[in-house]
Amino acid sequence: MARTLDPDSFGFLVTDLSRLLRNEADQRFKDARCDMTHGEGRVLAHAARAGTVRQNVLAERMGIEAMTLSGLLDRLETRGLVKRTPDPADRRAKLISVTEAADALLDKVQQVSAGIRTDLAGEFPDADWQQFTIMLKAVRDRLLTMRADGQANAA
Amino acid sequence: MARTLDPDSFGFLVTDLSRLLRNEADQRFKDARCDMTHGEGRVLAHAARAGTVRQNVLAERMGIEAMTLSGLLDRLETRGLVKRTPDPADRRAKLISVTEAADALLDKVQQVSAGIRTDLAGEFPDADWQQFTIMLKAVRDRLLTMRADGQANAA
DNA sequence: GAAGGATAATAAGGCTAACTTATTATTTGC
DNA sequence: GCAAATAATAAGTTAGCCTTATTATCCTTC
Repeated sequence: MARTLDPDSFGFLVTDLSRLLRNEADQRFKDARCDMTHGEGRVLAHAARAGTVRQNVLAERMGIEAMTLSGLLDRLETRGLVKRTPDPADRRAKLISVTEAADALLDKVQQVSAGIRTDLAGEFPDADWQQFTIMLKAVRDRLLTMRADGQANAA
Repeated sequence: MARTLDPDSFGFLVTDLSRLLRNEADQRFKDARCDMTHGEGRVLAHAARAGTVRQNVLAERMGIEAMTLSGLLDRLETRGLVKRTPDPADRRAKLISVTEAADALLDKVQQVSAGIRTDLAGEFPDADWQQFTIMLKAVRDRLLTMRADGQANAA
């Protein structure tokens, strides 16, 4: 039985959610004249929180490859939102920091995403939503661990 | 006041989760010699469940554009996993059905995704996981509704 | 019963985000 | 002091999504 794959199974749900959310965010960012892609926003958010980090550390923390980050940083740097400075402790390495020019943008992004979150969360009891985000975080962290383990084994 | 964007906020969590899950799935699919991308798998899953559907209905149900679906179906049809037949009731339309050749693949996909689900869910109490997937579904459906409403208003 | 607008599929083309592999400069460990 | 590891990046690929425009066919309304 069940030789049909359930399109409501976990994996599909997550990708569905991600795509729909991305569309919704695209629309609202456009409406808010906020010129920023998801990848860029994610980098900016992580970098802002980190203060000053090496690229490789940032990439690992974000769970993406160094090269992917490098490309995203190129765009942000061109727009003056991020600065690359040589790491005095290691001449191969560069330190990333967010510039003040990014402040306004960060604010806007925050407003838009808070708006979406409110619209979505409003449908549900507070406790449910809170539990939901806790689980999201836990599952993500579990996957990050699996990823790190896999790479360690492969090496 | 919080001029830094939280990388653990809802939107980022979802995209993180999606990307990490995709990576994990890619790896396991490769290991299982299962030649199938996520988009293709998703189409197959939805089509298999639907039985025989018009493309436009399938696209709407999946929450993607008609053109996106058309491209994915091209690949699946070339591999003989899916059939397009003219709809007798409307000569513009085509009916999609999954062929028997897809059975084995569907099985494999199901096994792999069940494996991932087990590995992830194993970390958490049953009730928590169950509640989690319920919320995932609810939030996705909410986004689908928002999307549909938005398109209706735009028209 | 024809005209005009909607709808189904798709061709064409663009973008983002991710990947891999290979290169260069540098550091570190032996 | 040399070999192996590491940091960033250049180059090139892929998937998945989008939009716009085209063609064929329906449907409605007068």
